[in-house]
Amino acid sequence: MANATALAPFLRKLRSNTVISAEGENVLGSMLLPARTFEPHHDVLMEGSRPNSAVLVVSGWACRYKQLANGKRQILALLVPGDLSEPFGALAEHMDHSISAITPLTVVPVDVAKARQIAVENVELRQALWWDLLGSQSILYERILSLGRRTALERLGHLFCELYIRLQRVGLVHNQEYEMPVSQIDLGDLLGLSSVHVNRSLQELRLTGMISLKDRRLKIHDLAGLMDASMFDPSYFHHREKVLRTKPGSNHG
Amino acid sequence: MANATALAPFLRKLRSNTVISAEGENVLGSMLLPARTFEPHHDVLMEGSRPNSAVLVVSGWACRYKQLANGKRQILALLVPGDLSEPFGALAEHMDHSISAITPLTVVPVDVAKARQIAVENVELRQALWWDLLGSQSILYERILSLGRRTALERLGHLFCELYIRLQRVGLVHNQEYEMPVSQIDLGDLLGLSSVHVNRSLQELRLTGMISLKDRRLKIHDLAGLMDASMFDPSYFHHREKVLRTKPGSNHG
DNA sequence: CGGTTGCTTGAGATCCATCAATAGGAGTGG
DNA sequence: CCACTCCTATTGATGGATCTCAAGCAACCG
Repeated sequence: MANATALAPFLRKLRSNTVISAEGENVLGSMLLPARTFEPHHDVLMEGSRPNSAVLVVSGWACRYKQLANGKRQILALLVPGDLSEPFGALAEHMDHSISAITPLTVVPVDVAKARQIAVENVELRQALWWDLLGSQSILYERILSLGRRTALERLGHLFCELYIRLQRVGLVHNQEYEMPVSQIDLGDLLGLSSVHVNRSLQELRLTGMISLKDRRLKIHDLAGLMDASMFDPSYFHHREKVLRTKPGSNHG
Repeated sequence: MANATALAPFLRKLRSNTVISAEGENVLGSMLLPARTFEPHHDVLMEGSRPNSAVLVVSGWACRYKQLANGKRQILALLVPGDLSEPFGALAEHMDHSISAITPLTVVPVDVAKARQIAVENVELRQALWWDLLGSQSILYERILSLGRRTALERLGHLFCELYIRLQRVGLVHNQEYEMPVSQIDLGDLLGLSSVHVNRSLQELRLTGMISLKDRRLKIHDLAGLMDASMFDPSYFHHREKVLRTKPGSNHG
């Protein structure tokens, strides 16, 4: 896979907030290694292993997860196209969590030495990478807030709003609709629920008319209403300009 | 307050894993601004505000928190002496959460321009700061795991183990005992529980004999047992050497 | 076609929240 | 020193959100 296509979603995300020059684009391209692919449920990186490269998601979805001794699993974060696992090449000696593929997945490993060098030498890129890192940290904070204080229904609604924004800025939302290839089991592991309860909550959410979800495709009919119901405040993405395009006059309350 | 004392716990934490030269110590000192103090329940930084400096906790405890529209509050992270809110001076334009004092608190604001400069120019400190940042991220991951998949009892036990390690490396654990000045209400907001249930779970935990908690002072009688019961694995702190000193022969299982 | 995976539904159990009331300590002002 | 308030810890009773167990069904696949 050519560097240009591998970099496309990542660049698109960065450019949703910052200007990246053509030179910066080339510099970023120079840290990319040959692409790799993974099947669903296969690990990209395993907890305890010594990683030697970060990964940039090119296509497909992945997740970070941890597992308890009693077998319970918790997904820590979703990785969608354009997400870079370690923006500054800052790797611990041992992974403290695993990364695995949710869908068929293409990633580009990133030369961490190069990534570190870039962060030191290039002001433009350093700032863009910090914005990216701050964004993923904010998402972690919101996940904590959801797990601790939101109901099942609110957690689902909030997640769908979050993904709406994240996917829109890499061009994966069309007509208020996007691919949502996460199984109900994985949704449970992400939101701290059982898959049974995810199932029932999804039905309830569909009944409100705010969303449709069928064949792993999600359509949001009333974004403003969904944001309201799940107490979603998009400001945590730290976008300078409005990425969000809310239909005026949508009914909610 | 002199820079030397202000820096002491932070340096002690960094040195629990890395060598920091005398010169590095001076460089770190150069980013410190005059100390400020806060009373319990008062905000150090408020969500939505434009921060102009990071803060380093010198004495007392603080927390990051978010609040939902319906009034529910979630503590995202505890900040104890030696914790630096933004190790690289990477501040968003607006705070996406608040920071407030739990106890009487002394913090030293950090000149973010200096912090950024240090991170670019000084290899030794850059690496130490990355280790620190990775550590706080790991703690976030564990918090997510607790909130999503651990029971109330396990969450409490895990928290006490985590604090044991964090406080030990800044010298605040003596004789298996440390100050735990977090009210049961705040423990609830931290662990995603009601304060009533925190109260009952604490009683249950005391009944096991593994801990005592009285007058905001926690004593751990059986660290190995507590780690076991709460599925605590200290490797997520990424320490090169064992910070942990477990009494051999303690009974658990 | 048998096996696997994911979705759906029902019934019952459990963990935890909520509501409500009491009590103690710390601070404040008279 | 007392009255008052505020905050926190504690306890009881009740209800609810969510889990677990169990079963059936559809889709996919070698």
